[in-house]
Amino acid sequence: MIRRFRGESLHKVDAKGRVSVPAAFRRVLEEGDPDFSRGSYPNFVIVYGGVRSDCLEGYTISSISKVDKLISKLPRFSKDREMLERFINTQSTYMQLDETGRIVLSHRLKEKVGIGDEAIFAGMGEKFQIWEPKNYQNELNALDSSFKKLSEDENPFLKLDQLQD
Amino acid sequence: MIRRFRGESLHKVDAKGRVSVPAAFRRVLEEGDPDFSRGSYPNFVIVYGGVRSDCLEGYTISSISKVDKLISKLPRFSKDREMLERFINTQSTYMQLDETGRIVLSHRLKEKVGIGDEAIFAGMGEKFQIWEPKNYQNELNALDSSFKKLSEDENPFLKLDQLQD
DNA sequence: TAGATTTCCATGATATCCCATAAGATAGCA
DNA sequence: TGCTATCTTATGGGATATCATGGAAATCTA
Repeated sequence: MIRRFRGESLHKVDAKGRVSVPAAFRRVLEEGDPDFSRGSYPNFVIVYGGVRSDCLEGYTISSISKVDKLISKLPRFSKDREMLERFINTQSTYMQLDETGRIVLSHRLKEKVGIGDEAIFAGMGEKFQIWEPKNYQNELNALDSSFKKLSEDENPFLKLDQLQD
Repeated sequence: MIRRFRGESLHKVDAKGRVSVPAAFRRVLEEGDPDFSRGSYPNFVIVYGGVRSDCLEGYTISSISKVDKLISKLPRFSKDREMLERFINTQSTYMQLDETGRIVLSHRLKEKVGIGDEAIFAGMGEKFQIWEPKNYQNELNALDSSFKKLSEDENPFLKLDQLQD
């Protein structure tokens, strides 16, 4: 089984910016880091730019490579490619879990998404997100209400079955 | 034969949140976990968000993977994909049966659907549901009365055979 | 050398593992 | 057909490991 990021949880951010990454996510990060071996600590990537400017997004090494590969397919020097490279390569950073399964969020990163002394981790399959709790709640509410407004044939759950190959 | 989740049963939830999963369901979970082998204990997924917010829904690994695969076909960063990931990945969690065929429902999960010291398991074919007993009874009653109100050509039993492909 | 960052240790809470038992269910057999 | 032995289930309790988190010491770095 290929493990995916699943679930959501709330964690304290201490004065130094340290946060525990949910234990379940660590397993996914380990599996997703080709250089990981027992006894070491997995590397991964946090993207803070681009589409989602209200949260941070964490990718395993192997899932960010997939994205990188897609970007490489765009014509060199194209506007699109430039933009994606800016958002996904420039505005991102490598991270490493420490011995106790924590990472440290720099002042800059916390500020970027409004994180204070708490953060919510949300699994999103191939990636996960880190949110300031209030913003996260707003996101959920917004999603909920926009879901309720959808007509039957816009419902993504129902569209799923039509994709069936 | 492909086993499906069938039947309903009531189980105690102890102080630690432990509940026995009905023995019949365990067989289905085992068959539905590609990594399962005799001597190990099957993994599966519980979804608590989205459409059904009044009960928990259990999926085998292989049936949730089907869903995951469909979601992965949607464009990364699209609104639809975001919504589905939020409801199906974020608001879900991996589970593993223990040696005695139990799982533990965290405080958060129990609270989400109002479960106290008893829970009802209900088979639903490809998935099963976990309910607080009173809520379950209400659900049954509501279903019953809305069924009675249907006209002949709305009756799903009669529509069934028309779908035949 | 002051402030920031990283490493190392400490602790309470939670989750997991291991063992135990009683009630059913099933099988075997006379 | 009735009786006993065996297995499976549902459930409980205690021991142990893991997790989330905080603080102190060591190391950078500007």
